[in-house]
Amino acid sequence: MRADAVRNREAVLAAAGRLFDAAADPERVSMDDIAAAAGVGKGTLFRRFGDRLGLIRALYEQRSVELHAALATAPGRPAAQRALDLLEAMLRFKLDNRVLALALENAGAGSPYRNEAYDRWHALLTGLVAEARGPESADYLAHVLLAAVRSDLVEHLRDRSDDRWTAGLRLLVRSVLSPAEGDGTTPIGRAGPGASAAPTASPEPAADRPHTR
Amino acid sequence: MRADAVRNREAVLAAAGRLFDAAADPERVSMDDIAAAAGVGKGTLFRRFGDRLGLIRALYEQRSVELHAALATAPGRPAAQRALDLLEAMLRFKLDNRVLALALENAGAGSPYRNEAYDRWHALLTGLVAEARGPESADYLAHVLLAAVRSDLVEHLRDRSDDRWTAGLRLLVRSVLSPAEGDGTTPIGRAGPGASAAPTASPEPAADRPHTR
DNA sequence: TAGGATGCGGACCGTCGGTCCGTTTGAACT
DNA sequence: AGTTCAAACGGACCGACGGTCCGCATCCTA
Repeated sequence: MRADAVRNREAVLAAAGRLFDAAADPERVSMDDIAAAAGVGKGTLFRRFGDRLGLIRALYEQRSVELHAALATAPGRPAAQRALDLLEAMLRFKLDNRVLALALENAGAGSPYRNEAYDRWHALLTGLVAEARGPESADYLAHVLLAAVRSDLVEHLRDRSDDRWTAGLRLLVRSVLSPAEGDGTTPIGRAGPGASAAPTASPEPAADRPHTR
Repeated sequence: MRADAVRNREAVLAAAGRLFDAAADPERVSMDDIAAAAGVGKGTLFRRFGDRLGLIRALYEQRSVELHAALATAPGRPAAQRALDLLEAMLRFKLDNRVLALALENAGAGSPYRNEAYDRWHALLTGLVAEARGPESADYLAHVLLAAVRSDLVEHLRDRSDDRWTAGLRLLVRSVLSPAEGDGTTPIGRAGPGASAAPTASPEPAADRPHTR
């Protein structure tokens, strides 16, 4: 890569980072804005990053180095603890990089799920869920745990105190990552043994009639 | 409202419905498309519905009548069961109205949460969560449950069998809506003393301290 | 230092959501 | 029926955006 190309790449990433940090809404940061702020032609942006999503992804990768550290703290700890660490790290990242994270989740052709990074986190979490509570529906539960720290939800609950966030996350992870009880066909109402507040079962499944598709 | 206005309103909703049902991606249905398909000027669209979001909302309201039925099935059943019913109804709705649901969740100024309908569901679910497991973090857990059936997640897992969906949802609701155990301060890894499966209960109210805002 | 490849910039394009305004139409009143 | 006017209509128009194109400048190699 030519020297000026490297220089410009840096300039663009820096400018984009600044603009996203300052913006209230990712959609208010246009490619023209970024080009102008970087002191670079628009063509250069697209030549280097392909399209808007490419630029956002590059910026995300650059900033998420710290996030990957959470992955490294692996060894002997219980799966549930590791899952909680991971989710808390993601939460913190999304609080610190609000607009960028929002941009990434919205920019992908409509879906946050068409994203290599997501797949990595999801695979990791799926493993932890399976380890903690068994393989049944582990992948779906992993999706749900990740959805619990989706950018726009974080944004929606932004003014919450850290304590409240941590408490909610902790409760969630503890609930979901407790080993499965029962056989999956028991009506939901009954919780574990000794649950006093649990409503006594009043069957009526009515749940799974095959719905139209 | 004038007669022609009524007629046109219907025509627009019908056309929009058809177009969204046929489209693969909500963004591929433009306001011009809808106006043309309805045999109506563009100005009419905007005069009647304000903006794109308004039109989508109107269409959503029209189609979600059935959904509200799920709300009516209230009385004596356990909270967890009612929550599951609600989530399954939402899932079914989003499978049947894929593109429209996606449109609604994306169209809101960036956020699916800036939406009156969402608030209603969330309030209802929060109540159920509190009833089933206590008030602690109930509102956050309700958000998470709703996130478990978000349109784009549903879209991502679209090819799943109905059985798998139901199983996952059931497991999730059962986990999250079991009465709270533990005291919320114990590190997750350690379940109760010697508890390998179900942690022993140990209340701890301490639920809703006034959080910072 | 000459040549070719790489990169650059910004005018340009198609599309989209939304606005404007001259024209038409429905209906209330005589 | 005729008069009147608020309401509604429609489509040309606008500004903004993401993305493309291509003549020109810049860097690297021999």
